[in-house]
Amino acid sequence: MKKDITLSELKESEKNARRKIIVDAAEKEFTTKPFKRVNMRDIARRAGISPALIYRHFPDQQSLFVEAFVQGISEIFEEIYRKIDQSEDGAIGDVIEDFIDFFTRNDQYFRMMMNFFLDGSVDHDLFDKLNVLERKLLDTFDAMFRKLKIEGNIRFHSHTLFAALTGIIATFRSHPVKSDEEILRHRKRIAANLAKIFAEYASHSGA
Amino acid sequence: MKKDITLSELKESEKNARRKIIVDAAEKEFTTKPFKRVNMRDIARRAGISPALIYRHFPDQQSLFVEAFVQGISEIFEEIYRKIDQSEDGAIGDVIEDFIDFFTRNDQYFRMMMNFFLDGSVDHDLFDKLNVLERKLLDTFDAMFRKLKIEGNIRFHSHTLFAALTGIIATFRSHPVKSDEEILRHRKRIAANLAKIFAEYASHSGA
DNA sequence: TGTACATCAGTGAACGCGCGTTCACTGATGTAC
DNA sequence: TGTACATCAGTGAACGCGCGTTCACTGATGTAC
Repeated sequence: MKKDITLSELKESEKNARRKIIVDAAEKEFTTKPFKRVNMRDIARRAGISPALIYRHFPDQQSLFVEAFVQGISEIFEEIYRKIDQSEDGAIGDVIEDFIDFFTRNDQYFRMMMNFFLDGSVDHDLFDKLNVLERKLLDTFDAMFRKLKIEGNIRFHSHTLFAALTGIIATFRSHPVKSDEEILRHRKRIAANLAKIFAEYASHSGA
Repeated sequence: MKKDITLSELKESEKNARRKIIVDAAEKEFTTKPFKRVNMRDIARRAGISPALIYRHFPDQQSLFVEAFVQGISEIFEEIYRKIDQSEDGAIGDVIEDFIDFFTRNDQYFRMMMNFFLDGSVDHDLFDKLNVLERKLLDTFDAMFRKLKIEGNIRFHSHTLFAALTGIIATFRSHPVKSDEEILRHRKRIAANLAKIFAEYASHSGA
C-alpha cells in the first residue's frame, strides 16, 4: 500500500514537472512578444514538445494563459511587497518610486493585466487571484498611510494611490520620439509630484 | 470651366458622403461590441454595402479604424472641454466628476484608446491626433490649476491629474459582483478623494 | 520467462473557423465622334 | 441620334493566412496470467 502511494506520488510529481515546463515556456513567450502574438505553436516549440501535448495538461489556451500569467504576476507582486516592507516607515516617495520601477521593468505583465481587465472577459478564477494580489498591495499602502497619520478614509487613499500609479504607467508610454529612459524619467517626475501632494496633505491633516 | 469645377466638386462631395457612411457604420460597430470583435463584414452590413466596397475608400482596415476612432473620440473630448469650461472657476471637484462621467458613459472609447496605446503599434497619424486632443485637455486642467493658484509646476499637476483619472477609469471596472452603478459610485468616491487631496494641497500652498 | 493487453506520453498532420483582402465580373452613366 | 468605348460604384465569392484544437497513430512501459 505504502509503495503504491509513493509510486503514484512520483508519477504525479513527474506530471507536474512536465506541466511546469509548459507553463514556464508560456511565461517566457509572454515576456518576449506582445500578448496578441503569443500562440500555442510557439509555446510548444519553446517547451520542446508538440502542440498537441499541451492539451494533455490544459483543457484550452485560456487555462494555460491564466496559470502562466498568475505565476508571473505573483512573483512581481511578491517583489513589490518585499521592497515596500524594506523601505523606511511611511516613506511614500520611495514606495511610489518602487512601484513605478517594477511595473516599468515588467511592462509586459502590466499590459497583460490591463488587457484582461479591459477585455472584460476575465475568467472568474483569474479574477479572484488578481484580487487577492491587489488587496494585499492595498493593505501595504494602508499600513504606509497609517504611519503617516493621514486624515480621512485610509482605504480610499490606498485606492486613490493605486489608481494614480496605474494611470501613470498606462498613460506615459512608448512614444515615437522619446526614449525608454525619458519615459521612465517622466513617470518618476509625475509620480514624485503625486507623492508630494499626498505627503503635504498628510502633514497638514496630521498636524 | 466653372461648371466643370462644380461638377467635380459635386462628385467629390458625393464620394465623401459615401465615405462618411462607412466611417459612421464603423463607429457604431465600435460602440456595439468589444474592439476585438469589430470586423469588416459587419461594418459593411451595417453600412448596407459589400465588404469589397470599403476598400475603394480605405486602403486597409487600420485606416478606417483610425478615422472612425478619431471622429468618435474627438466628439467626446469636445464635450468634455465644453463641460469643463462651463463649470465654476477652479471647481476641481466638478471637473473631475465630469471627466469620470464622460469616460464611464463612453467606456468603449476609453478601452479603445487604452488598446491602441498598450499595443504599442499606434499608427503615427493617429498618435499625433490623439496627442492634440490630450494636450488640449491638459491645457484645460492647467487653466483650472492656475485659478486655484496652486504651488509648483502647473503642467506636472495636470499630468498627475490626467494620469490619476485615467487610472481610476482603468482600475475600477466591470466586476462579477458589482453593478454598473456601484462601479460608477466607487469611481466617483475615489475621484472625490483625489479632488480633496488636490484642493487641500492647493489651499495650503496658495495661502 | 513469455505473451497478450492496457495505459499513457507524445507526435505531425489535418480540420475548421474567423476574417482581412482580392478577384472577376456587372451595370449604370458619361463622352467622343 | 446612334454607336463604341471609358469610367467607376458596386458585388458575392473566393483566396490565403493565422491559429486553436483534434485526429489517428506510434512506441515505451507496466501488468495479468
